Amino acid sequence: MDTRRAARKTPDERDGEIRGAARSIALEQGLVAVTQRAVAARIGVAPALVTHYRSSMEGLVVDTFRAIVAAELDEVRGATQQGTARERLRALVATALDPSRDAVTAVWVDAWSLGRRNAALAAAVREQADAWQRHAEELVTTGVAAGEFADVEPARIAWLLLGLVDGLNAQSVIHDRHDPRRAAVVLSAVERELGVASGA
Amino acid sequence: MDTRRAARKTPDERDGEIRGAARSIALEQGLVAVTQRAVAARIGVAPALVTHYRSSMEGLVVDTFRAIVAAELDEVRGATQQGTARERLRALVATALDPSRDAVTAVWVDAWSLGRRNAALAAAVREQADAWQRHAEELVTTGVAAGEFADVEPARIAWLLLGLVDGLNAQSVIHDRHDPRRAAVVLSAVERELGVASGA
DNA sequence: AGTCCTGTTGACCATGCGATCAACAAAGGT
DNA sequence: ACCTTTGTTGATCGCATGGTCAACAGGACT
Repeated sequence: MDTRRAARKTPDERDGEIRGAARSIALEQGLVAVTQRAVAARIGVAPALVTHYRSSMEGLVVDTFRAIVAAELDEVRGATQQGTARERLRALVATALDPSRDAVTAVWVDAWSLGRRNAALAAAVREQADAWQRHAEELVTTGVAAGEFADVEPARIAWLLLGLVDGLNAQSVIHDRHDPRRAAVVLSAVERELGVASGA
Repeated sequence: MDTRRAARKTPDERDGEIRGAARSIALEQGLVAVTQRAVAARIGVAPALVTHYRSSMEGLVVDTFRAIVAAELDEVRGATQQGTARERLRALVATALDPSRDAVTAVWVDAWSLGRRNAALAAAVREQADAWQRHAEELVTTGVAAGEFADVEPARIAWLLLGLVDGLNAQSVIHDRHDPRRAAVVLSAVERELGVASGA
């Protein structure tokens, strides 16, 4: 137990620390573990200070979810910005199903569960899910425009793709088994819908 | 507040009441709401009595999850026991995605989340997921044997099917939107994999 | 009617949560 | 060197969780 008084920092700095601590706690132990005391302990500060910066813990949880998930989507955007539409699709699936992303999946699952008791979180979940949906739709749309994919309804394919990714990821969090064939299953199904022959 | 003392009942009867209360609470407010006090209040009994019958609350939560989900699978089994393999497949998808099943989906989602902190629950989740997997596999296997489906790997298709159902259901719990096209998306993808022309 | 078994309860305890607020103290400006 | 600002804290509250245990009392049996 460190009884020393914490050094004074600027509000921006402290706020950043709090967000960072919340983020790493969420990734390590789930969104449920993002608690006033846990965050305070991690940055060596009195619990009351967390309340002082974030008037409501619910809000911090929402922000943390949003930060983690938005960062993930940004990563995916980065991984899918070049190549043919089909290559980009494969990159998206590979990134989304990457086992190193388990922590993020767990955050999604917690958010689905917590969202039923935290309206703001539920809204954030919808918002982020929609952002994913838009990204996937765009990818399909450009592929169709480029003639790489059959003339399908992009929204429909995005739905299929994300539903499948979410479902398989959720299962793998519990099963702790990451069969590499998962990606193949997703790709095969999606590519078939897109009228693309499934290859190696 | 009813201050009357609860009537004496036989252990079996009381145990049944407790299980039943836990079950309806889980369906109405989620697995997270299955708490000593909530269960006791619902059957008009002192909280201590719940502990007296179920030494650990974790155990009651696990049993409740298992009961709800197993009942669901039984229902699905009932709905898919006659007709051609393709009809049975369609019945499975229709039942699994039925909006009236939202409560059960919420229970699944809570279990995924809670399972990370409750090892016994995680085991039950795996066990029930495997039971679903087996059922879906059998359905595909018989379809393949009957020549209705292409010669595919049943496990793979079951994987696709259940992943998709889980993912779409989880999303609909948050979005509270039940687009009837969901079933069409699932069927289209699965039937394509099975080499069956997708029809009305 | 009395006895005894056992289902049931109230009174607790320890722990964890979010939140409040007066009081402290570290830095920077004068 | 003093003062003022403000980042920080301790103490505490209210509430909820699971769990324990001695004591109560309903009801069947004698």
